[in-house]
Amino acid sequence: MRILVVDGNSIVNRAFYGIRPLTNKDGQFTHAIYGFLTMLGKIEREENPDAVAIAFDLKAPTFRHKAYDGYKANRKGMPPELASQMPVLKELLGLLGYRIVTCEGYEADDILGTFADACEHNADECVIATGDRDSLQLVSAETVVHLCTNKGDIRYTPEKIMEDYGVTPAELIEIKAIQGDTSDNIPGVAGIGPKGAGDLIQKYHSVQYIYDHIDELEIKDGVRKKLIASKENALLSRMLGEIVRNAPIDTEASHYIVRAENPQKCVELMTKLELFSLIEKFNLTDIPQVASNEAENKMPEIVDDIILIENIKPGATVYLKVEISKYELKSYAFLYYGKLYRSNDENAFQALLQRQDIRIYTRGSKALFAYADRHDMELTSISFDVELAAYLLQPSEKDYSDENLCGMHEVALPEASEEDKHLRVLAVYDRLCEKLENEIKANEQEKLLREMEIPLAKVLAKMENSGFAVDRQGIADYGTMLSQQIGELEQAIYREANQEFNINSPKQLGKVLFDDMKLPVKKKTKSGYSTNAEVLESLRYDNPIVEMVLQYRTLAKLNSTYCEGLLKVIGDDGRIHSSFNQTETRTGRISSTEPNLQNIPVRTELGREMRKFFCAKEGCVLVDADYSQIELRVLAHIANDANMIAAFRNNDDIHAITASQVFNMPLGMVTPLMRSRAKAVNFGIVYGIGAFSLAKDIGVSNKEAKHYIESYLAHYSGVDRYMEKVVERAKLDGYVETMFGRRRYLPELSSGKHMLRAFGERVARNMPIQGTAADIIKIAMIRVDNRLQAENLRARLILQVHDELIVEAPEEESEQVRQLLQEEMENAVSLSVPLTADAAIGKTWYDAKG
DNA sequence: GTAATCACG
DNA sequence: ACGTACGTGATTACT
Repeated sequence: MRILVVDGNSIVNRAFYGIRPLTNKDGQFTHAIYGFLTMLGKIEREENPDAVAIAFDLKAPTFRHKAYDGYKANRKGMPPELASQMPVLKELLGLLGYRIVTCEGYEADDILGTFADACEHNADECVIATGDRDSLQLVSAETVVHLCTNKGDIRYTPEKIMEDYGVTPAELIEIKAIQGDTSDNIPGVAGIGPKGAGDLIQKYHSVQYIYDHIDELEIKDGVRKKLIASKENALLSRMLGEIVRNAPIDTEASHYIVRAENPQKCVELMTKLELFSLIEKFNLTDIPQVASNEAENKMPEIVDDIILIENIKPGATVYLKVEISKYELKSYAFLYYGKLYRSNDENAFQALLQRQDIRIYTRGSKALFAYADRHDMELTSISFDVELAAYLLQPSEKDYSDENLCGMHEVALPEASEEDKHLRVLAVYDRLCEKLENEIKANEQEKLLREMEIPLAKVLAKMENSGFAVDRQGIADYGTMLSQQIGELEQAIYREANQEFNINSPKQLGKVLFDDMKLPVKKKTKSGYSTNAEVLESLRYDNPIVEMVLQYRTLAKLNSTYCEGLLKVIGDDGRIHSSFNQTETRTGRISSTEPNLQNIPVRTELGREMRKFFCAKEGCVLVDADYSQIELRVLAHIANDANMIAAFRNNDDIHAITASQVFNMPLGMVTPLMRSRAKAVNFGIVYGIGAFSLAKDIGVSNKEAKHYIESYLAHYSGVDRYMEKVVERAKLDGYVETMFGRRRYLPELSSGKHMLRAFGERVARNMPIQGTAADIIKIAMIRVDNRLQAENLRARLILQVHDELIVEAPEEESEQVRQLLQEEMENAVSLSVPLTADAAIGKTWYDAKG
C-alpha cells in the first residue's frame, strides 16, 4: 500500500498565507479551505496514493492557564480568519472521506513520523506532504517527502537529500542540533549557522561524535570554542529536533482508504461556501443537487416501533430529546441515521442510556444525569449539550430553547403536522448541533464544554437529587415567633404614625414618613421617595418609628422569604431540593432557584439562626469548606501583580496589607477602621471601582476615596496595568474571557452612551475575575464528586454557594471527607498564589461554617 | 410585567 | 455633563 500522510497544519498555513483572502456572502473566509483542497487534489494526482491520512495538531493541550498571563501570551498565533476556517475544513475533509488524525500530547510532526516508521516496518510506502523542511529527516527507502514550497513542489528521496544537503536524512537532525531553529525554540550552537553545521556533519556525521572527539577534530579553534560553549544546548537540541515516531495512533494503512462519506452534503457545503470549482475538482458534478429548500425542509421518516437499542451501531451519534417531568419519564425521541424514532418505553430508554459506545447529542443533560442517578445508572455517553454549548457561546442570551437556537443559527425547521410538531426541531438537530459544535471549536471552548460544563451538569444533577435536610418544625416555630414580633411592631408603628397603612408598600410608607411625618427626604426613586435601609438608617435618630420600620422589615423578610418560603418547598422526604441553573449568569456562576439556597442569611445573628434548621440527616454531619479570598487571589494571578502575589504567598492578611500600603504605614499601625476601608477598596477593585461609590460605601469624602484608589493602584501596579489592558483588549475583541476561555461579549463597550460604556468597562474588569473563580470551584466540584465516588464514600455534595461547598457525610466518613474536600478545592488549579480553603464539620449549617 | 427592597457571594 | 461597584433570586405591591 501507498499511504499519503498530509501535514494538515503546515499545508493549511501555506494555503492561508499563499492565497488572497476569499469570503462567501455570509462573510465566512474560505481561502484556506480552497487552497488546502486544491493542493491536496494536486498532490494526490501526482502521488497516486491508495490511502490518505491528514494529521493535525491538537490545540490547547490542557485548560489554558497560560493564555492569560497578563494578556502577554497571544494565543496560539492562529489568526481568527484562519481559525474560523478550520472546523469547516475538517468537516469537509470528513465528508469527502478523509480520516483526520490527531493525538493528545503529540504534534502533527510526530504523527507523520509515526506513519513513516510504521511503513518501514510493514513495507508500505509512505508519502509525506508538508510545507515544512523539518520533516525531511523522515525520508528513507520507504518514505518520500513531498515538499510544497512557494517555488513549486519538490520530491525528496534519500538521493535528492544527498544532492541538496550532502548528508543522509538522519544527519539532518544532527545539522539542526547545531544550527538551531528559532521558530521551534531549538537553541543550537551559538555562532554556527546552516553552512558551518552542514560542513561539520558532512565530515563527522553526528553531534555525539563531535563532542566525544572534540579535541581531535580538524576544525578552527574558534569553531571548537563555540561548540564547547554550547555543548549543553547542542545535546538538548539534538533531542528536541528529532521527530517522535511512536505516537499512539492507528497506523494501519488500509484504514485510511478514502471513501466519500456523504458526497451530497459535500456538494451542499461547497455550494454554501461558494467554492464551486472544488465540486469539479473532486468529481462531484454528478451528485444531484438537492433542490435544497424542499428537500431540507421535509420531515424525516418517523418510526413509532421501538427500535432495538442493541442495533444502534457502536460509535454512532444519537440526537436525543427527552421529556421528563416530576421525576417521571414522559416520552423521548431520537434522530439516528436520518430517521426519527419516538417512544415512551422506559426499558428501551434505559438501555439507550446504558450504551457506553455511542455518542448522545442532546439538550438539558442535567435532567438525563438526574434520571440516571435516580436509577443507579452510570451515564457516560453524553457528548454534546446544545443548551450548554449555546450558553458558552452567548452567556448573555436569555432564551436557549431549541426553537430560538435554530432561529439564531439559521437552521430552518421542516414542515410538520400538528401532532408531529414537537419533532420539528429534532428533525434538524444534527444540523443545529453541527453548527454549535463548530463554533465551540472555533472559540477553543471544547474543553470548557466537555470537561467542565457537561461533567458539572452531572454533579449538579446529583446535588438536586440529594437535597438538603431541614428541621421543618424548627422553621415553623421560628416563623411563629417572628409573626408575633411583627404583629407587635406593626401596632407600635401605627401608634407612632397615628394611622394604619401597609408598611410593606414603599409608596404608602413614603407618604407616612415624608409627607405626614415630615422626615427629611434623602433620596428619590423613579416613582417617589426611596425608603431603603440606607435611607432609613440615616433617619434612625430623627424619629423612633424609623427604627421600628427597620426592625419590621428585617423580621418580615426573614418570615416571608425564609420561613414561609422554605416551608413551601420542603419535599416529601423532608429535604429541600433546589434547582441549580447552569446557564443563567453572565459570568459563569451557577444560580439556585426554588428555593434559592445561595442567599440564606448569615450576616446578622438573627438571620444566621436560620442556618440551624439546615442540618445533616440521622447519622450524618455536614462538612463545609469555603475558599479564602478566591477572587483577590485570582486577581493577583491574572494581573501578575508582584506585591499582591507576595502577600498571598506569605499568607498575610490581605486587607491589612492593603491598608498598610494604601495608608503608607507599617502593618503594626493599621487600625481596624483602616483595615475595613482597605477591604472595601479591595472589593471595589474587583468590581471595577469608582471613587463616588467607594466613598458612599465607606462613608468618606469623594476626594479621600479617590486618593485611596490612586494609592492602591500605585502600590499594586500589576493590577493597575491589568485593569487598563483588559478594557483595551475587550474593546478590540468585543469580549472578555476567563482563564479557561469562558467568554462574555460586551456590546456596551461600543455604545455611544457614557453610562453604558462605563458599565461595560467595569464588567470587562470584573468578569474575568468573578468568572475564573466560578470556573475554579466548578473544577473543584467535579473533582470532589469524582473522589467521593472513587473512594466509595456515601458522602454527597449537596450545595454550592459560589465559594463554598457543603457535603453531607456519614459521621464515620467525616474526617476523611473534610480532608478530601479541602484538598480538592485547594488543588483544583495551580496559580501563582496558593488557594486556601477552610473546612469545618458540624451537625447543622450554622455549626459547620466557621 | 415592572419596580423596589433585601438576602447572599 | 453624566451618575455612580460585580453577580444573582424571592417577595411584595402596583400598574
